[in-house]
Amino acid sequence: MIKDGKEKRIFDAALKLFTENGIDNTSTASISKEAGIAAGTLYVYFENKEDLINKLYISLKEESIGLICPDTSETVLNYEYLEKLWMNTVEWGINNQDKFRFITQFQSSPYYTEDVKAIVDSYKKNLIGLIKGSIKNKKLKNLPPEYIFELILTHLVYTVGYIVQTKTKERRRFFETLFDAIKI
Amino acid sequence: MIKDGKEKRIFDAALKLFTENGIDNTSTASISKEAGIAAGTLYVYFENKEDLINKLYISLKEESIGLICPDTSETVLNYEYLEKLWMNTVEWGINNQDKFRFITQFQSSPYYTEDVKAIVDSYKKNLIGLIKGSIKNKKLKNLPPEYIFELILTHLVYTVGYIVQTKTKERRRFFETLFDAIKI
Amino acid sequence: MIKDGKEKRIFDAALKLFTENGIDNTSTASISKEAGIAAGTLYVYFENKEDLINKLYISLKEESIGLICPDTSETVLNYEYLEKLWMNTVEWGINNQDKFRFITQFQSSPYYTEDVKAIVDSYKKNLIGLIKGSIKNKKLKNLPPEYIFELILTHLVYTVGYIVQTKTKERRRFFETLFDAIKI
Amino acid sequence: MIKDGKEKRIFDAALKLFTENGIDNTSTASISKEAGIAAGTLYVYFENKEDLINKLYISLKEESIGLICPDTSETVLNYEYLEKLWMNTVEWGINNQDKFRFITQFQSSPYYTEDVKAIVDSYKKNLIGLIKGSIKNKKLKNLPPEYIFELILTHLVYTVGYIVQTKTKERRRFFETLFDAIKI
DNA sequence: CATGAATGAGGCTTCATTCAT
DNA sequence: TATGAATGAAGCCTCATTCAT
Repeated sequence: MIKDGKEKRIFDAALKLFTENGIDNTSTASISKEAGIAAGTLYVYFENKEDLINKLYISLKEESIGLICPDTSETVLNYEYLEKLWMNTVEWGINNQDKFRFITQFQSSPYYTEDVKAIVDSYKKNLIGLIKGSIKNKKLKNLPPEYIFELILTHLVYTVGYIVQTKTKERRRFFETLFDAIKI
Repeated sequence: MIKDGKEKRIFDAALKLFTENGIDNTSTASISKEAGIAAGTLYVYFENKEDLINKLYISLKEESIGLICPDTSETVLNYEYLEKLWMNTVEWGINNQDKFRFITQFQSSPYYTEDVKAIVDSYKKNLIGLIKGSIKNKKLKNLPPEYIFELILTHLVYTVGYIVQTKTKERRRFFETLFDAIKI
Repeated sequence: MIKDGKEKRIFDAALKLFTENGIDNTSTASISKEAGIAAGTLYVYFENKEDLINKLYISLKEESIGLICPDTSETVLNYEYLEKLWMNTVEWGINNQDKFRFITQFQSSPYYTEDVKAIVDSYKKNLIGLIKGSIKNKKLKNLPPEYIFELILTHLVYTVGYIVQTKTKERRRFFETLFDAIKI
Repeated sequence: MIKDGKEKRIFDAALKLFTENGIDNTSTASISKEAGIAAGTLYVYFENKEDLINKLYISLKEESIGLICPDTSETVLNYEYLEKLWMNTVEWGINNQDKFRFITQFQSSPYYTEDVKAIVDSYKKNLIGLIKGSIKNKKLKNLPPEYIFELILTHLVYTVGYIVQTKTKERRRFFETLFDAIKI
């Protein structure tokens, strides 16, 4: 879905201000101003503020989850493959801190409704499938696949936050805490 | 710090409404109403809305972190001891979901300032000390103690969320994912 | 229902501006200003603009319809009695033109919903009862009582408008057109 | 004045939406949409919203008043002739309820300015002339001709409303209330 | 301490109108 | 003629906070 110039500018402005000041402390007027458009123009592209928030979340979630939940021909989540996915996502997270922070903020806000969850749920399928395969093959612990899935995501988010904060170069040993947690 | 009746009722009302509707979608008027007091009375007990939010967070963080970061004479975080702390905290979280959810919401909001972090940081000392000891004793991986500390907390929050959502009776095997992640 | 000073001032201001500029061309801000209160104070007394509009209409309708639909021990609507009611109402209308005009405006606006009609309908009972009695007694034409009722009201509104516009002193002969229309 | 296709579609759309939602709750954008044209195209045919409203009113008033105020060689308004005009107008009103309702709405709105009144006044001449003649001939009461004229119109509007609402088949006896009101 | 009416700044959104295409 | 994205003024309403009682 290629964004027209103005829609993208609104997304960029919203993301910047949401992470700086919080979603609810960001006025639509300030978003418009930051995007360099008139107040009313925002409503040409989005139904209302909530629509903008939701669409921004969905678009970022799409972007981020595409890295950790790829279309793949692999059937098993071994150390090397998961590490590759994980590293890609961590690097992306480090280079897109505000996107990461917005996702976190959104998910613990009242905007995170069942409707939005349902839309985003579909993105998970690939990785969940891999996890199921790996459990069958005795590569991963026999835990609910959704538990493992969310554990991976949570661990990712947390680790990115830690790396950003401490500016550490460490990667592999952080990944190992994840893999040790779930491997058999 | 024993709370007088009215201050407690304000806390309870705020917690309920904050988790239901989000902090910024909760008016001080609605908190007062839920607490059964007049609008102005809230300002007898708290300087302003932010003061209420902060004090609520600190009080809940105190309560929750006391479970996982106890005063103790132990020096090492072995399987049994960490499991005990973890289980206590998980049970508390399950029985105090809204407190857990508010803490999460607060920590990804703009109210989570350096000032608040500094106050809460002091609570961590006990557990950080134990972690350091365990690393020296080769019981835990040689990772930054703060990384391990936050990993424990994050894993806890996430696991409580999962248990609440799925109503599963499982506990030990979730704990094992944590211990396997950090043990040598 | 005795009005507190501020509620009355809001009613007065709204009535004045509604008849001057139309309901939808009157901002709540201008009403507040005219009433000498702050913008937000209006919402202490009324839920929203529509609530104010409806309550104003109902209160005026109560006032006006009380004149033409009195509590009475009469059982028949003869010339003298109807003339007395009619004259009272006409004089009131002449002295309260804006109230009359607002009622007309309201009734041909989208604010005139079934809910509002239902509330106001109850006021009609007395006069409808008299009309029914008069039809039985062969004093009035055998038409649907509601038709006669609305004919009386419509004729009143129209006549008041005419008198106000032309400043004529004529009364009785206008009344006779009404009575001739409905008498046997 | 034969309307080009698009102007007519705008009139139809406006009439529909004005009667459904009220003039001021109808946006020009919604009119354009309903008419199947672009937002800007409306301004090719009308100077602005008020111009559209006024022209719509004038065109409908022309249409309706033509029925009750015909070009005629008659000189007196006797029972049969007035009944014929009245019946025609009532049937038209029943078949064009929204036109009737719009006219009413317009006339109690701030759009009903002296300018518009002046334009429409000219249409009245024929009927006013007939009324004057009938007064001279002692067929109608010696009242101001304008009073009788407006009484006829008001009675018409009201009766059409009543018929539409109650779906009654009655006609003649309603007409008689009008004729009895004004005849000598 | 407690009250709750009053405030007014500020937020979200609508919409008549324009203009470059 | 016809288009429809863009504008920005203006409207409705909320709400944290104050203060006289």
